[in-house]
Amino acid sequence: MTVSNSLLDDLKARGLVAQCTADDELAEHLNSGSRTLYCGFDPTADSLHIGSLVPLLTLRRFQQAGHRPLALVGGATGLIGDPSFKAAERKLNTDDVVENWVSKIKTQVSQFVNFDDSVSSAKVVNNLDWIGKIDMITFLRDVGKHFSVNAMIQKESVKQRIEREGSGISFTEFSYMLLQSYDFAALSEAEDCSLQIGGSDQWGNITGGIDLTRRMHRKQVFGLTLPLVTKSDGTKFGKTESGTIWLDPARTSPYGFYQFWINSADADVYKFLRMFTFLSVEEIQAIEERDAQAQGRPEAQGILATEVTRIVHGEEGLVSAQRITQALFSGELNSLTESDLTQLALDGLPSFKLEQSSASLVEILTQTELAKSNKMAREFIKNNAVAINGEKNSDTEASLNSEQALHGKYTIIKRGKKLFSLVIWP
RNA sequence: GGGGGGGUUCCCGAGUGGCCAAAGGGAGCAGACUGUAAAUCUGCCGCGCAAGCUUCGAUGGUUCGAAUCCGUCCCCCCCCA
Repeated sequence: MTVSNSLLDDLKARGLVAQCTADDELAEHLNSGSRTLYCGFDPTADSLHIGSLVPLLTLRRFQQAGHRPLALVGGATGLIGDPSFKAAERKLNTDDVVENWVSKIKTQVSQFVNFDDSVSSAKVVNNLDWIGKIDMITFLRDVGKHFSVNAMIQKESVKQRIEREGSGISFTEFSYMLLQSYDFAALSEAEDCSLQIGGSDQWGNITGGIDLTRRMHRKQVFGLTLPLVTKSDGTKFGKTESGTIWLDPARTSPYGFYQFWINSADADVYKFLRMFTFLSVEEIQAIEERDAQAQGRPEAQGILATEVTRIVHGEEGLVSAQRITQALFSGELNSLTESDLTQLALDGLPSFKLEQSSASLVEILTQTELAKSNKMAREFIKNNAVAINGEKNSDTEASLNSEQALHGKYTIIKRGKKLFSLVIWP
């Protein structure tokens, strides 16, 4: 792999640069050799979610350009909690919980970068390995001394916590910045790391690290932040009515993941293609132009869903997601074989095992959680919003049994335009 | 410590003794239209098939009847010190 001299330009063209330090010098730095960079991921759950995808993919972009990515999992910082732009103090997690999350997130993070023994081979590190060792007096003398509390309380990221009545910030969370700053300084020594990337909310922490590294080790290091992903309609990116979109297939199935992307708004989809896929900006431009010419449904959403699902869930995850999508949205439910249906359940189509061999439609809707009360269930049925194996049914008194089921075993219930549940009869 | 204003159904916000399951807006959901989009229009939006039941910070009263009145308690905001 050769060191690309157009990496920064590409990132900018993709809208992936929110802020960076010493623009020209950073470009020069990246152009003049293979560099080591890092991005931190704190374990706040047993999986990362879609919000961490941009930094993860950006690490990969750097690697593809010939640089060496370090994925830092915050075994230490995860025990403290980053206060940046958080409205309130959070509760501490116990160390065994965090330890468990660390190991899961290490695995997860590893999927996104390559470990190939080359100069740019990735590495996963845990800041507990160095922060855990340092004793308090050393920390206060060697690290703490370089920080001015006067400057720290000026940081935008903690300002509201300091100024607002009723919220406040504990010393613990206030110290977070010192730990993250120390990470950068430590990595600059141990791994010759010279660049930290992160979400734009990390700017304060990153510049803290840059200053500390200069003061402790007289080294110039760089920082770059990625923009917060926004949606044109102003709603929060990465959430749906059914909750957060996780990277772990046990939390969000590849099908659910694929569906998330395919539902992207036209106004966002080309931006998402630039941010979340490795298609070149020229290719994306071409897609946009083609869609603009064509009548009807744009192809961008399908491409986006395909690309991102493949990156996160691999070819197999993609195939299963597409298989379900194809089956459910083509309307050809009756043509599915028994093994197709079995596969759909395994592939992550929401399914529900019934105990009894017949049940009213209302009952089934509530049990499968397609309706949250009997009343709503009847409402949906009356509104003609429910289909059984692809056939609309508006009879609130309808009941189902295993004999009408596909292959005597499965019934696919659809509520609204895109919510499905697979009922499995005993 | 003193004075004032508040806590209403997912959110904002009306309601100050019966007509209140509670105006209006937003969000959400469904239908039509479409492209599993946007915009628009229509309907739903505490639970219950229904009779009815449970809600208006908590709790105890007054009353035939309370979100609305009284007592106590909890929480939030503002001003003065």
